[in-house]
Amino acid sequence: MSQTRIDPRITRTRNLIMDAFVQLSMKKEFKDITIKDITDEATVNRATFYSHFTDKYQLLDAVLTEDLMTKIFNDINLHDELSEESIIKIFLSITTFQSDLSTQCKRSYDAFMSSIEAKLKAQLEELFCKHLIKNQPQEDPETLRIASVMLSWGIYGASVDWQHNSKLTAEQYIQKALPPILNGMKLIK
Amino acid sequence: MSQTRIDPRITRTRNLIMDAFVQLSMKKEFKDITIKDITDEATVNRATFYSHFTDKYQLLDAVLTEDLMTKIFNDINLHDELSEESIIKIFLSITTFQSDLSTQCKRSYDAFMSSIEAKLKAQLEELFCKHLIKNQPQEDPETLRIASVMLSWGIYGASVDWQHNSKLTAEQYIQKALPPILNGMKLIK
DNA sequence: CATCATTAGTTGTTTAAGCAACATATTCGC
DNA sequence: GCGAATATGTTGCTTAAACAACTAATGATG
Repeated sequence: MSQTRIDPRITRTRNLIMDAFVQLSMKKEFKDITIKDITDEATVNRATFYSHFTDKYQLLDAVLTEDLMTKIFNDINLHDELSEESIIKIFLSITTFQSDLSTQCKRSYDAFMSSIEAKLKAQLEELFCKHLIKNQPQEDPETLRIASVMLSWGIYGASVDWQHNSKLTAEQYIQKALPPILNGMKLIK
Repeated sequence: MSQTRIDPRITRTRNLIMDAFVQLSMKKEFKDITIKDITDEATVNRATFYSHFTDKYQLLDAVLTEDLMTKIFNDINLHDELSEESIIKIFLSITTFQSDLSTQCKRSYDAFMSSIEAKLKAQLEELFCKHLIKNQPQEDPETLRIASVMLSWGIYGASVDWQHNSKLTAEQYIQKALPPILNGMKLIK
């Protein structure tokens, strides 16, 4: 993975800062969290913060991609097959991720939902694309990429719809949503 | 407390090393734990270990005094009065400490029990002495110190006796042991 | 017993983090 | 609005930790 060995001090303080930020996010709103708050919580010098992140927005960015979103995809990347089961897993991961976010963090994070959405979809797209290319190497790559785009938007859209409009449980919802997804993937096959 | 501000890096890596050692103690015997095991677990460079401790014996020493024993005395030092209640608390703390040690650590720690015993008694003595001097400043200090020695040995001896010879619970045992202790302190008053 | 391997310490050099001081920039109370 | 306090970046210097390379010691294996 990482070709050039990373100094353990770097990952350590980076994690300290990110963990401190996650902790503070549970207590305060994003706008009320200062750099000093973060570095105090992390027991790291304030100047050191700036050798890792330019500002707290970039930190939020890193936390979202590295810390929270990897939790979603860690389970899934292991499975080589994009089975019905893994689709279900992905959907449930997204919904729990979203509810985690709303309980763990304070209000002001609504402002970042669009950024989070974009990141999530990008990750989903990459995941789908990787699997499609692996299973259908003869197919035109651009075709597969476009299919991945639609699948990622579709499944994410479903999670948003579930959150806002549905009375079903997430498990029930995904059962109803499965056919179009699987058919969509079949079309490509 | 600490007059000269301590570099946070020092306490951080020191804690990393000590925590790693405690973790390993639950899995391995002391004799089987290498410096490399410790530093790997702590994600600290092996050379760094030696700028904190000369060897693993000194580390064990530090862990026992700073890490484990402070847990015992933290609750108690808050109370200014050496009441019946706090005596009971001390006794129960000692017994739970001893059983924690035997469950958390592997066999080979028997070899260090004498050292642990000495440390515990020294701490107890200091605790008693501090309280006696505070409450009876007119009394000869050496008299109070000797009383502290006897109290610490007595109460520790009781815990050893409880462990080996008694069928009572620790709570029942200390109830029976209380009169001599309290009388001993009264003699001084 | 010799050999190979692992561990224990040590040392010199490089790098990341701590620290203090500084110049903006925001925010807050009046 | 204005001044004081607080937050934000930045910089030069110091120190702790990482790293690599080495010797010595302990230990296992044939």
